[in-house]
Amino acid sequence: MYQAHPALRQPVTAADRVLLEIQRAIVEGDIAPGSKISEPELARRFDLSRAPLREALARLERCHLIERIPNAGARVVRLSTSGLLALYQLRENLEGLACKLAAEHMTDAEITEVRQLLDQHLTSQRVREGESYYQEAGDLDFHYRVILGSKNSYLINILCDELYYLVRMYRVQLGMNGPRVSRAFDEHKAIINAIANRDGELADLLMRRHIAASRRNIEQQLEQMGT
Amino acid sequence: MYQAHPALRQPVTAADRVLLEIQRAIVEGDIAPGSKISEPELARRFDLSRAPLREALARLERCHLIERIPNAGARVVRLSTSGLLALYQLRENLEGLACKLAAEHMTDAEITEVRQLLDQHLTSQRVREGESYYQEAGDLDFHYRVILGSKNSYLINILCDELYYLVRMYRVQLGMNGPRVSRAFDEHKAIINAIANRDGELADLLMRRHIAASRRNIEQQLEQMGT
DNA sequence: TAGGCGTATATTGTCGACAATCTATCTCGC
DNA sequence: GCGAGATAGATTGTCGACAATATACGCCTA
Repeated sequence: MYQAHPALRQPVTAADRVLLEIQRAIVEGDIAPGSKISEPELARRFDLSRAPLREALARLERCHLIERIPNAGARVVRLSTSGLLALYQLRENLEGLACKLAAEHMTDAEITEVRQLLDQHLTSQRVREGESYYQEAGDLDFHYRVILGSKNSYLINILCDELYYLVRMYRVQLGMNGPRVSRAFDEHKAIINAIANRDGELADLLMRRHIAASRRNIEQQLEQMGT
Repeated sequence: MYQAHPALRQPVTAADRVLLEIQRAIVEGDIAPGSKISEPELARRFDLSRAPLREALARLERCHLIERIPNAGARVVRLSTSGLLALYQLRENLEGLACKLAAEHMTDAEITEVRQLLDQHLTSQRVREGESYYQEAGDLDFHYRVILGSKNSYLINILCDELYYLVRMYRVQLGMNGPRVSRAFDEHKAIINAIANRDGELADLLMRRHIAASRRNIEQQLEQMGT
């Protein structure tokens, strides 16, 4: 029987559910960056025992949303310029690779779906003009789809399970809105076109540039906030 | 205070220790690929409760040595050609990137250390001629050092914590010995030279080729075994 | 008054038992 | 005889309590 990829498997256990809740809370800033994680407190707050909670914390550490020190507890990760640089350095390479592989392995049907997704984005973007294009989450996200299209399970695991939420945290907490919104959309269009043309080299290049531009954008916002 | 990277942090908790033991057992084949993991059995075998054992299993899943299905248990990963291809596709990119970054960020002292390490390998290799060059593990490993030299914590985490053991499992269980041994050594030399010359682009290229060659080598062995 | 030390408190790590879920076997019906 | 359903067994997920460790406070000394 086919086993769905962990990233898109729906939660079945209590640990799964509380993981999703805490993940959302951290990504959206409900639990402040740098704040200490108290196991007893969270256990009370979500009304379960510490066993499934610790399971969830282990997975949160895996996706870099918290940092644990043995016998000393866990803290929510802090956002920093150096962290962002390191993260985006990786993304440029990995998502570039994902594009290259997607150009080889995505089916025509999957490509069509992504195009429909982009059209959908365009609509909702025009309707709510000021709203951030980046807010779309989960498998509505363009990047998400392309990554899955690479069909490389290790790559998918790293990007969708381990780095994805931290990327979203940077996006959300630094409020990704502004002039880049419409340009990012055009870049997405160009990337899926390259994939549709089975031009992996170009898709790779375009994605790297796209992410580099996105990085510079967030970087600016960080500098403005920092000073 | 300085916090050592998780990868080289020494085990302090019971879960840490049993993790290392099971990791070794799986990598070296003492626990057969594809075999079912029984929590009660392992708990008895290592003389501890299921709580720290499950913690260890969570981390084993993280480094792709076991696969878990909720409410249904865990199995040791199986080695396959497709899995190897996917894994090495990633490694080519990631370790290439690591080389590029290492050329930028490694200190002269660190480069000297790696060179001494290679000389050491040469000695022990010539002494025990038939023995596999690849058997060296942990921070004795050339790749390990270069990756740490990239100074990118996310990259280090992925390569040293999450993919490293699976790579070793392929190496060990397919018995990496043969004519490639001495050639791999020369390739390592060329890579550290490029890094010493601060030629990131060349180091990247050489590492990609090195891993591609290594992949083809293992691939051949897999085919021979499979047929 | 500042700094180091020892105790008190709180938190994390570990344990054994119970509940929920899945797997395998047996029985029954077609 | 073969397949579907029910039941028994085993395994995983969860719970509450205990032990080991780290943090915080107060005290003593220089």
